[in-house]
Amino acid sequence: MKLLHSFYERPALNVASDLLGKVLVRKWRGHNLSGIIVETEAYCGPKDRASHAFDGRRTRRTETMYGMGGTAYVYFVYGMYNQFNVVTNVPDIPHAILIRALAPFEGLEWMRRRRQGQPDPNLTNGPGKLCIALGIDRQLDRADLLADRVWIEDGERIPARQVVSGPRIGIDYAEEWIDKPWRFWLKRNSFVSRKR
DNA sequence: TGTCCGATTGGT
DNA sequence: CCAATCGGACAG
Repeated sequence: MKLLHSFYERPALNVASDLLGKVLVRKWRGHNLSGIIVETEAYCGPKDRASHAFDGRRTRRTETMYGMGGTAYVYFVYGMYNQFNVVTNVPDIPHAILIRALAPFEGLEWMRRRRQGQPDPNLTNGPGKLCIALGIDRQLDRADLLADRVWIEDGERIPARQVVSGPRIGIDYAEEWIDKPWRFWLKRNSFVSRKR
């Protein structure tokens, strides 16, 4: 069953760990491509230097984050990769969660094809890679996660002892926010993007 | 309009 | 360690 808007309408820090074990589903050419979420990062609004919405920045790109909790925020970086995020909290509070890694679930053959020859362990073990595997790009920016292009479903319950946290990746510019332990992952899961 | 740089990845 | 590669953000 799809997660409801009420699930998303909370601070990103709370939602980020709750997303572990849930299933991200992309409807692509009539097939379901999906994976179990095993790694996330919370981006916590205007005070968070690592966030695109730091200091209240509100531009064409970041406007998505000011929308309703339960919409997709998809942006393009490094000239070649898309990043899939979930908007959380209520309108005008720009919280978001970056989905960093999945364990492939449905549509494995399509994912292999989309990732052209990459070994299975590398299909979805990074935020750029999972977007390629699932066919996620900026056309999905602002997509409603209760509609039928992309959504998140309930998965198996994850015991709290399996959840680990640590600093976020790739935000060396974020000064005192660099060390906040706002990255969450499943202990010993082989699809997590980096060891630690 | 010009410049700088990135919530990454894959290869050296 | 480093290049790829181009859109976003911001200065002028």
